[in-house]
Amino acid sequence: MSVSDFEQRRKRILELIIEAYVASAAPVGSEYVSKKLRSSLSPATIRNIMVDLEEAGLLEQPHTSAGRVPTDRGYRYYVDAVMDVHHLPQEELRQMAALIEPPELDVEELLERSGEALSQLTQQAAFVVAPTVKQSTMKQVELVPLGVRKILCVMVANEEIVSSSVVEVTEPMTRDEAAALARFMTTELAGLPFGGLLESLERRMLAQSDSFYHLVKRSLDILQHALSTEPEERLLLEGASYVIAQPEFLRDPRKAQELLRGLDAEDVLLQRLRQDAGGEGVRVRIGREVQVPGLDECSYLTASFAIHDEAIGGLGVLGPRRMDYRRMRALVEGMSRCVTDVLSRWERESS
Amino acid sequence: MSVSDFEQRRKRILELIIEAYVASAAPVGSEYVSKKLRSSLSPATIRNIMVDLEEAGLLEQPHTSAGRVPTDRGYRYYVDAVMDVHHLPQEELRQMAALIEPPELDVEELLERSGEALSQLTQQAAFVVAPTVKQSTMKQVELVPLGVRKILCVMVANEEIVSSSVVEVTEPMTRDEAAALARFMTTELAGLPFGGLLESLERRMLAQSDSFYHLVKRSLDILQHALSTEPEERLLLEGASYVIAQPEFLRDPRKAQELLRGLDAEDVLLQRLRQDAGGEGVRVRIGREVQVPGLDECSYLTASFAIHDEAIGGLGVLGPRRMDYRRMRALVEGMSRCVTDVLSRWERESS
DNA sequence: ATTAGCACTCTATTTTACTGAGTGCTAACA
DNA sequence: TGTTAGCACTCAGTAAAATAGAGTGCTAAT
Repeated sequence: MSVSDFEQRRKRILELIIEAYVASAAPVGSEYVSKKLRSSLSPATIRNIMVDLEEAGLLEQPHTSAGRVPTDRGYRYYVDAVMDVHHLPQEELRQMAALIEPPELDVEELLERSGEALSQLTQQAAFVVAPTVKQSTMKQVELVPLGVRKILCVMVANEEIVSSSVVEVTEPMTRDEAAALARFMTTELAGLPFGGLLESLERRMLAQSDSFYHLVKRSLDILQHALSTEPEERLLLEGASYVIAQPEFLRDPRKAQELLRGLDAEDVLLQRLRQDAGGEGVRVRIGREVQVPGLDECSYLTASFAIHDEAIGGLGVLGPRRMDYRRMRALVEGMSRCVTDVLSRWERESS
Repeated sequence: MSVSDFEQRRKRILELIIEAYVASAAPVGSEYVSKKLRSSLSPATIRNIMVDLEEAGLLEQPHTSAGRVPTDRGYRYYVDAVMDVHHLPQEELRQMAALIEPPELDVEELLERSGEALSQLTQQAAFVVAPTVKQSTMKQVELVPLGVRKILCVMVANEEIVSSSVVEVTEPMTRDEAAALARFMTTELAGLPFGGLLESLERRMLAQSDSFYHLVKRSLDILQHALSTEPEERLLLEGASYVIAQPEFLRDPRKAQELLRGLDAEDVLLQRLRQDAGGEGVRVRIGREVQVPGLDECSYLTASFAIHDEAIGGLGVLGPRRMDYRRMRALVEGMSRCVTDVLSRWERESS
């Protein structure tokens, strides 16, 4: 028997064990696997292979006389090298898009709906890392005087992402002054990424004491406040109850509590998710790879959604390590496609 | 012994039982109560009174040979007629205000921080029913053309509450047209409650086919879309893990799951909370009174916060029925005061 | 009206025994 | 050399039985 055949067989058996364990939440024994293979191999042989897989760190035994359970590394190997990639058929994608598209052009609601739908479809917790202007590029500024010394600063990143915040200024400003200043800011700053806005203005202020000094100073004042109010990113989280309902958590209330703690600390979770939510395709984090306190018994999958081929946010699914990665992958990928499609359709229709 | 003395004694004993149960989460026996009363009454006497209280529906026994546990009605009676009302001292209120006041004038963040602080202080779940323009009165409209047929519609309710949404219009609009229309809308609609805005415009359109017909029609178009995008209210929820950590839920994972389900269905919860979050003072809902599926083993307290003496939102605490209502009442009241104070201080400072 | 005394009830805990799934190992086999 | 039957062994999970003890309700005395 060739080495490749040998490897094939190990993969097949790992696959069977993982799929059975995902379905049943109970350790998987050699007899079950043997039967599934239509008796092409006896339980004893399976056991030998299982020992191999265990030594390779892909499986483990909860106790001496139990079946096997996948380890983090086992799942990882399964995800990377064993499971076949499944894509949702066009038809389902269309249904999904219809499900999540809100009656009005409203990114916020589109994302909320995506989260809800994803959570429903996967029966897991779903999350959306929603974009804010800060990741994006400045396009336009508007200033609206509200009270005596309050102005509303509206910053437009693109047609879909708008930020508005109330800023208090030291000296009152007339409507016309505000309009002029806004025009100045727009011409000066349009095209620049939000990240470098303040630095750019500061540099300008130092460099030349020109006739615009006053305008630059005022712009800087306002932007500083407006940007400090703006969050980096927002996290929408939906369907934690699905995860709690999984047997691993029902059996052990402490784990349930830990899970909730982890999800409650949104900042930490968000911090971690943004690292993965940017790139191409679907990323998978398994168990300890998650690296978030309280969530080390969980896994998540992320994918990004984009406008103009540029990723502006991410979405995904979070659940127990024991999840159907194949299906989850397909659904997360599908949903990210859907959101991207709807966004770009909006873009197209309105131009 | 007078009837009043009799009643006093019953109250005292109910109080002791509830307070002991709140602290220990275990049924309370007659001996414990007797000891707490410095042996002014023997356990046997206490038992007689306990039978009374049980017949009155204020206590119940988990089983024949256990101590007593308060019923919903028992807690209700305690809250309404037994416990003394406690107010936070000025000093603590000041500390609280310092804790929640964000570095920038930003209602959103003020409310988020209030929720977090309240959750921390009470070690329960905390919620904030955040205001949106829809509850309020129109003050000003601005229209900013974005794309070809997209305009940003900014509606100001007061200096703190601003709504902005992207609206798609059928015919393109120049900057000047937009400015004119916004001016028209502001003069026409300022002072009207958002609720009646559309009706008011519709009436006007029917009544007179004046020279403004076109402007009215355009206003209506835009407002319809802008308002439909705007949510009625938003719910911030913080610290669910504190509640899950309570022994009643740790002991029984099913109850934990039910709880999570209830909290996950934000719409239902929000719907219920807004009913209570408007009025004066602190409201308490206990157990089945909560009337939200999945949360019938919980209680919540709400209070409102206001600008210009008008309630614009609510906040409160949600936890197991077995909670320290006295302390919770004081903290919820204090937090609502704090938020109201900070808001009105902002108002004052900027005028 | 209050209380001491006591039998009684019922949960929770511990103990013990038992079952059975699944393993690892050995020896035989192809 | 890979595969397999056979078998002793391990160990979680369950059930049954015994025990402890907290707390009650009732009665009769004060």
